[in-house]
Amino acid sequence: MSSKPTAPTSRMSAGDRRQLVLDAATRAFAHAGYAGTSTDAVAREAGVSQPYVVRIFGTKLDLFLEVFAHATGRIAAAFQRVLAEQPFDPDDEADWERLGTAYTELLADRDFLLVMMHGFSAGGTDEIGAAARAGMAGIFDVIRSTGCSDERARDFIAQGMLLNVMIAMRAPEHAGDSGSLAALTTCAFGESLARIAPAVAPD
Amino acid sequence: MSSKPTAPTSRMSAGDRRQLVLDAATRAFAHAGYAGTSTDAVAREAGVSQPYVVRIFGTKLDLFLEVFAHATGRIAAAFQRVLAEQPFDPDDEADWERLGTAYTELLADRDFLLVMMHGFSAGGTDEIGAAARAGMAGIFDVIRSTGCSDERARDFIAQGMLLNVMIAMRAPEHAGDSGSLAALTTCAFGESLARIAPAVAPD
DNA sequence: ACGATAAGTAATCGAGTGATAACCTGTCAA
DNA sequence: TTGACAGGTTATCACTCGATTACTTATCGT
Repeated sequence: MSSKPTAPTSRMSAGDRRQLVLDAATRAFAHAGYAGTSTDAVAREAGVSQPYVVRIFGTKLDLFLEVFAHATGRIAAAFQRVLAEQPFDPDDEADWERLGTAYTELLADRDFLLVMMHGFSAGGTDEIGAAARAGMAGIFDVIRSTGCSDERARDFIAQGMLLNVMIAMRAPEHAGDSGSLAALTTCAFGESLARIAPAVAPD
Repeated sequence: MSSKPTAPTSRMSAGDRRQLVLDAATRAFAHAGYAGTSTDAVAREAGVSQPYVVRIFGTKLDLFLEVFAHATGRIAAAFQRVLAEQPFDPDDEADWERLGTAYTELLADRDFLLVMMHGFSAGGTDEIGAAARAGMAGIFDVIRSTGCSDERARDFIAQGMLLNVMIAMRAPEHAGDSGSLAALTTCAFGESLARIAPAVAPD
């Protein structure tokens, strides 16, 4: 949880402030999930008062849904960007490697992945569950738009889910604690592990 | 959340009552996670008073840790049982199929999977994170004990994580809502989808 | 200059929350 | 039969939560 970047807290346009609170909420929810994060924690992270957070977004649930949709949207957009950059051949392993790298690059912003993960887990709450299914379906569709088989897309997403889980349980930071955890970590993250090291070190 | 099976709530030995509360806690935590579940909700599910739940387990956190450890233990044990039943050849796809089926059979007890999932997501809480890493490492070790490569074990676990996520977001119940979600669901669960249908229908 | 609108806060509320303390009561050994 | 311990509950506390209300003040068009 980084410290709030707003030192003087001057007046701000509604749109700017909204975005600032949204970013703060992403950090806060990433840390402790929907149920585990208070609107006051979001407010403190954003450097505003708690009632103001509620007023901007109406409800804690509405705020989370917006944060979650933004997170999954970013994942899908990152994939789409890679696919647009150059032609993608679903039978070329190197192309899949590129796509996987796009995902691990998002690991630098662990918060988006963590928010996504928390949204998935909180699927027991109806509205969050609906958002989660929509987000997952959207990502699946982006992958499938390469023309690959459903199974191939499924496998790719499954690897992503494992990465999410590993990140959520802070495996990279604690890989040294257990030999088998270290093996799984290096094996899951591959060469990307070094890249996320800076995001991993202090916490 | 099934209704409590204890109608008359007669006296019971400490051990029996403890187990009963533990089972109730599994159902409760499966539904809303660690932060989202109150000790009172557990108590109501178990048919006892809230202070008694606290007294048996000391702390809500201690209770969750025990529930979580039990859940991951069951997963690992289920795999181990399959491996012990008959010799396992890591190069034989049919054997992996058997192992995968062992996992989807656990889907009938969605609660264990959901608890595991929630524990992973709650890794931000230090003690839960440590338990989550230990649980994951344990499962990884069981898979690796087949003599397969780390990559093969990783892929197998990744598929499991996808199933967890799909279950958590109630994808099987809502597969009809979206074509791509249906595709991903049938593709992820395969023929096991029919088997979990009974556990899926009413909720 | 000024007044209206928009940005933001302080105060507060009612409903949970996890935990503690004090108390009650079946059951069983002697 | 009785008394003591184990299995349980009721009452309550200090606190946190999301949300509402009413208030303040910066900013900007005229």
